[in-house]
Formats: sequence, structure tokens, C-alpha cells
Amino acid sequence: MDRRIEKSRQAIMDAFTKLMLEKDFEKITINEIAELANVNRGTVYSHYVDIFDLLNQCIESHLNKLFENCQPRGSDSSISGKDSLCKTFNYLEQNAFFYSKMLMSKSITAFRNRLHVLMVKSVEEQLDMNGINTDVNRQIMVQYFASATIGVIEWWITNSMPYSSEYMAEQLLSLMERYQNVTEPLARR
Amino acid sequence: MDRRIEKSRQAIMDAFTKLMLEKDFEKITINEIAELANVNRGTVYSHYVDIFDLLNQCIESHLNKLFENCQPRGSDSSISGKDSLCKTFNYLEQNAFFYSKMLMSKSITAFRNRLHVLMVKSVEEQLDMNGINTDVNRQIMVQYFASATIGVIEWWITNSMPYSSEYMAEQLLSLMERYQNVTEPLARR
DNA sequence: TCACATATGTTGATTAATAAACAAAATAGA
DNA sequence: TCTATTTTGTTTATTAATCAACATATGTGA
Repeated sequence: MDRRIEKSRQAIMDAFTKLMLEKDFEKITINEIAELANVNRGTVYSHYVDIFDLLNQCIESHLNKLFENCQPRGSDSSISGKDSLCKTFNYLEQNAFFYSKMLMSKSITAFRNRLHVLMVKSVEEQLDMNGINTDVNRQIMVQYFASATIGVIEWWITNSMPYSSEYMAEQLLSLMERYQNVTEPLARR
Repeated sequence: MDRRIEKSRQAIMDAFTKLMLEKDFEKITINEIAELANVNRGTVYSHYVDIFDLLNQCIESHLNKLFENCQPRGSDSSISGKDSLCKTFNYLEQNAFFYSKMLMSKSITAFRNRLHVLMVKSVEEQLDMNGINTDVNRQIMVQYFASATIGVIEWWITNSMPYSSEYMAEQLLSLMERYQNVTEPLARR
């Protein structure tokens, strides 16, 4: 792909993210974004229909990065599971400002919704029902794990990360391991 | 001016400067520069005839920044003189890696030469001969101050900045003040 | 309420940057 | 030394980004 496209998109996304940290979404203008990104205003419109489209694509991009961080690298699922979980929390920690803004904003529901959808999808792909009492509905179990994980993350972020990412990874892993076969709730195929 | 031009130039300059810190000038290729700058190789050639032209423009750009840092801001020349001198040494300190590379490189004489030319020009503009014994040749005095200043800077940089920039500014200022009317040897009109 | 400023979204002409391909020169490496 | 690879410099068609100029909409303060 033409490298100009990637460069412009990146500059616009970065500018938008930066502004999101400084002020409320409602106060952000396309003009500001273009100015900070150092691109022509028309360039913004050539990539995004409006500021809501930009917001959604920005959310998508950040969540993609988040879920990319959860991919287990090694072959041994239990060890790599802990490692990648730890990486995930570290990533969250480094971008905590952004994520807490997104989670705390009243006007932005798109973020939580999208996060939930992705989490459900991820758990669905990872959840192994072998050895689990068959009278437990799988769909419900998926929702259960997804919500549980998001809940922990959300609590951790919005409460200014009271524990280290390592500790959080351990805790979450230990909770998950009680259902033996769910080792990578955040990972995606 | 079209902002694309500025962006490309900046990216290329930054990449080149970065590479200068890592390896010898002779080992740097246009390919590398383009790759690191994330621009098409043709873009490099559209701005610079060859790598020597790039080197010279890079030197020019860095020295411009250096001399911009010496412009006295306030009206009171003696106080602002010390302030701007201090700023200058601070700037040098922050970019010490680059400047020491430039000063120590055997293959690059262009840098020292250009620095000397600019310094002479600067002193020429600043040197006030009032009250100075008229049997001192002004041209010679200019050369004298320019060389003295460069010598101090060069020694400070190549010896890993053994004193703080504040201390250096004080010392240099005190040396200059012995000739009362030379308060801004680094400044340019 | 009215006027004034600022933001939005669109258009069209122009230009810088791009990718790809090329021959020639320089530089390993064997 | 000969060969393979990399680098250099240039060219061409294509495209994304730019600027400037719009009309319209949305505030904001007097």
C-alpha cells in the first residue's frame, strides 16, 4: 500500500488520541485534529466520513493492538498464557490514560460495546468445553467469562491500577484455571 | 510552503542524523536513509543531489538551530546575554552526541569549517570596537574571539562535558566581559 | 435577536510523493 | 579474479495530499 496513506492515518489517529486525553470528545473539532496531525483538513475527510467514524476507527485500532498483545507466543499454553496475560496488563498499564478516558466517558458507549463484542468473540474461540459439565450452556458460559474478564480490567483501570500488572495477571489466571480449559480468554485465533 | 516538503525533509534529516550517530558517514547509504525515513528513495533525490549535499544541508540545519538558540530575548544585553549563553550550552549538551560525532569525525571537515564561518560572521556583527585601543586590528580581533569561543565549545564537547552548561556559560561570559563590549559572541542579527 | 466567528463538508486544480523499472557503478564474497 | 549483490541515480505513470475557495451549518457573545 502507498505509504502516504499509512502515514496520514497514523498522524490523524495519534492527534485524535492525544486530544482525547486532553478534553472531552464533544469539544474536539476536525480543525484541531488536522492542525495537530499536520495534515490538510481535506485529508481527514478523505479517510473518515466524520468525527464519529474517526472515533470508531480509532477505537477499533486501539482494541486491535490490545488483542494483538494477548496472542500466546510459545507452544506451552499455560506458561505462554501467563506471559501473554502479563503483557496484556502491561500494555493496558502503559495506555491506561487512554483506556480510562474511554471507559469513563459517558458520551462514548461505542468503546465498551466494541470491547465486549471482541471479548465474547475471543472467549468463544478459546473456550474448550471438554470435561465441563454438559448441563452448563456454552453461550452463557462465554458471556460469563467475557463479562468477568472485562469487569476485572475495567475495575483495575478506573481505580488507577492499585496492583501491579504481574499480580493482576496471576490473579486472573488463577481464577480462570479453576475452569481448567480456559487458559487464554483474551487471546484470539 | 507545501507541508509535504517540510515533512519529507524533516524525516530524511532525522533519519540521516540518527544514522550518523550509529555509524561512520562513509558507511551510510541513500537506501538506508530512505528506509529509515520511511520515504521513497526518489524523494531523497528530489531534495538532495547526493549524500554530500544531504550532509551539508544537515550541518547547515543543525548550525542554524544552534545559532537560533543564542539570540538574546530580553532587552538588557548583559542579563539576556548570560541567559542565552546558558541556553546555547544547554542545547549543545542535549545534542552533544551529534556535535561530538561531527567534531571528532576525520572525514567530515565541512562541519568545523562551516561552524567557523558562522562564528566569525556572528562575532563580526556583534563586536563593538568602541573604547578598544584602535591599534588593534578589528579583523584579527574577530578571528581571535571566534576561534576562542569555538575552542572552548569544542573542548567541552569532545571531553564529555566535564562541567555543567551553567558553569560554562558563566566562565565564557566572564572571559568575554574582559573586553567589555563583546557580550553576544554567539548571537546573530 | 442579530451579527460575527468558527466549524463543517465539498469541490477542483496543482503538486509532491509513490512504486516500479531501468542501466550503470560500486562493493562484497568466493 | 570472476560473480553475485547492492547501491546509485534517473525516468515514467499514477495517486494521495495540498491549498484555496466555496456554501452551509453551528455556535457565541453583545
